[in-house]
Amino acid sequence: MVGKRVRTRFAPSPTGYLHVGGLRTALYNYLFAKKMNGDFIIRIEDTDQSRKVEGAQQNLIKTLEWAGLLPDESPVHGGNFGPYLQSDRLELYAGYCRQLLEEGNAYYCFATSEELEENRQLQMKQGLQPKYNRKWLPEDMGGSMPRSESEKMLASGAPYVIRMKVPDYVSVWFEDIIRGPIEFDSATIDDQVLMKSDGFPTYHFASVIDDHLMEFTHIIRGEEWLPSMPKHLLLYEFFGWEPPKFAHLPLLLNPDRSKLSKRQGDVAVEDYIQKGYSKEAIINFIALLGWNEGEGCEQEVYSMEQLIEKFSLERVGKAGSIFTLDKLNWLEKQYIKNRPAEKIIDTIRPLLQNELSLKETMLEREVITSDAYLRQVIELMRERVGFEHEFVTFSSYFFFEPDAWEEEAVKKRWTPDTNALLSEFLPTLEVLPEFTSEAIEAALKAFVEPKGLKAAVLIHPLRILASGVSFGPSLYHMLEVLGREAVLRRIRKGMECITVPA
RNA sequence: GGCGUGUUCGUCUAGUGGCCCAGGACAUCGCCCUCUCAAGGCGAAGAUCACGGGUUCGAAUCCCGUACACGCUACCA
Repeated sequence: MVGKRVRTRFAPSPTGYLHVGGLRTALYNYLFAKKMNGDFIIRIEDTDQSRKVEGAQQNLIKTLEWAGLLPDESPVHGGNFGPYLQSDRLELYAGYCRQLLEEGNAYYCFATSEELEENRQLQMKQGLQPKYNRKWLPEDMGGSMPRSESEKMLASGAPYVIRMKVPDYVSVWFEDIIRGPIEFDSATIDDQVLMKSDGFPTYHFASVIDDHLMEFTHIIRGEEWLPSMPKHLLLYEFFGWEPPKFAHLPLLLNPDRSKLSKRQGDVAVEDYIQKGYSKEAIINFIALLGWNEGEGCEQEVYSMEQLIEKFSLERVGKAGSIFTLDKLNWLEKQYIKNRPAEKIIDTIRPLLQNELSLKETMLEREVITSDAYLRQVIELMRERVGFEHEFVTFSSYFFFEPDAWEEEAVKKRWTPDTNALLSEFLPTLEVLPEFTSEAIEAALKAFVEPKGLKAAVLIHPLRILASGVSFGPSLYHMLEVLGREAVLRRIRKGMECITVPA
């Protein structure tokens, strides 16, 4: 194993969308491979035809790439170890299955599913472990079925599966990178089906063969696979192959500690993309869910490059972690705070264009969609939004006329004198030589001070009139960005409509 | 039922026999800053390290039990 190029894989089945748990598995595979200067491969496990979903494969790969997990080999990118779609490898599996059959490590089984189910029920009732009763295990392999019977059935064209013959009373042992040594007793292992009656291999069979043929050095997968390790290990032994190293990741959990599932929240990565989370935040967040640098390290924000540099399987935790959004939200803000304005503009502008196609605005379109204008909005708002799309929605007054005035705020900030003060101040704004934040601030203070009033008596009403809401960036900067025309228009309109509380 | 894995503040976690009557981050609360909202600064609260036994001068850390949780127990992956 020393000196071999590291190769890892993410091997989803195309049954739907990418699950956040799947993304984490893929991420850890990717990080480890890149850290070791190795390759990260995507293989599609489509051996269950009934669960196959149209378009799922493309979708999975698209989402992975969105997240920045670019595969070195995959069904769409190709590579030297293909095909990467298991349904294209059926002959391969058949060949290896024949070998097991010939060497006495596998046998035909003609039991019907009703028969098996009945058997299972019976065993459960008796408090036994449900296990195949080896009815079709041939006499020469230690069973009770004459070879001739089996051959007769085969010749008759009866449907069958092929099962592996698990040796009795051996113990199977391996060392998990994350969990250390784990031992199983073969007596508790079922004679696993290797080939289904439709001629497709089961996961267990196909993945072992492919993992070997594709020369993976490390199998990093979810903890749910731990119980099937002995079956896999036995297969490696049958073939005389050296098994790769294994790391079984802890599960991602619902708040009630059950395995993360739909129902208790969104689990598809796409759901989070749609909500507006960025790949940087999602990757960062998910990386930290079960892994940390350790040893008094207090870093929370990691770029993909840093993750690659720092990642190690040994530092992955053993216990499952609950998937809660608080920290993700915080991370998203961290990224927005530091993201270059140009990048934000790229994602915002289409959103704004779309809004503009749906709603009227009294502002000039060329102005409010310009880089210069958007950049100003971004700098004023970047510390106040939780998602990039909020630059457009949360502070929509930069693009559209406010359609209402926050009722509570009006009630709180308006006095019987407010409107009078506003109309007295209005001409000052009209004639300001420069409509800049500094000039507006100076003018407002100069207006208010001789009267013995505080700036707040005008600041708050002006904010509400200009934006419709009681919260937002510095008033002076906001007015400057909005521009004199819009500001005056909004003030006049508000004064007409807002009646003074008696 | 059987097999397997796990268990440190609400959450993510640090901790590998003395530095820990347990550290950080998120969330929460308070104060400061302040034109609001954020951001930022400071601070508070929050974990008898699941429980019970050992081992040891000394245990969150090692051992054994128990409990609980989760996973698997398909011709699904």
